[in-house]
Amino acid sequence: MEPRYPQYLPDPTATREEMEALQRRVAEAATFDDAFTFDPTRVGRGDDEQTTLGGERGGPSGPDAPVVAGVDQAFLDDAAVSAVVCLQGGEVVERAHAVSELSIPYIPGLLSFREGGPIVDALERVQTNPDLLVFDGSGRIHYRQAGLATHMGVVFDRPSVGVAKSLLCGRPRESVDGRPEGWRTPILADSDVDVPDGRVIGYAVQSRQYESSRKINPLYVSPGHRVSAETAADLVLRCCDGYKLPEPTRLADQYAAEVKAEYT
DNA sequence: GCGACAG
DNA sequence: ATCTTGTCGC
Repeated sequence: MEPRYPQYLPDPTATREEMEALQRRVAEAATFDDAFTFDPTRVGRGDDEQTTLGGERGGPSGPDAPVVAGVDQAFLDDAAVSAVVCLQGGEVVERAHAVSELSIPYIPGLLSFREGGPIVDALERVQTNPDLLVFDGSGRIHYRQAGLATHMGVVFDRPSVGVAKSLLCGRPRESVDGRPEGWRTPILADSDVDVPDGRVIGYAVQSRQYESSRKINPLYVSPGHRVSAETAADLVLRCCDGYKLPEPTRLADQYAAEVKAEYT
């Protein structure tokens, strides 16, 4: 892959004001509606009954299933290990990684300026052309609607979604505690977000839940680029396979840890 | 000053 | 993110 709009590449040497200004431009360039050509119902392993019963799901003769790339990182002293795992129909078709120097610390709201460059390094080594990019972090659920998933999605002009394990800003429409698997509720913009209060900017998604007692927290899914909040939630659930994290992200996390181990 | 804050 | 074993509950 190659950045299609390098003017949006995150510059770690920029001042805080410049970083925030770029994020506002990224948000303006972003599309929070569905604007892709792949078939969302064919993402993931696709072992759910409605699409398999009729047998219309593309087999050897049908069109290829969409390629979904998961991106995650692991950290060394002064470097980041960025890993990308591409899946097609639940099968790994490619893995790529990069080890990059880190320049700035983690600052809430400016994550893409710390991790964006390293992630671009890894994505540039990917030979496949992913239909969808799944990031570990927020997309539209961000103060300026320009979280990591949105920023990267715009730089590569590729459909993307953000999957965070905790909420950066906004508020769930209702309590998210102890919900059943498959449940979801909208995340509404609050005063911390650059949009009218109450707008849906993402979803809390219960990707996994124990049958009793102990509770698992939901995932916070939001549009990165070219994907709506509703579709982002659908796509992430389709990518889940028995674990809290969707497979693309979970496998990228594993891969990043493997690479890190070799450098330790 | 206080609170809140992805990875 | 990272430092890390056991342990709770089915």
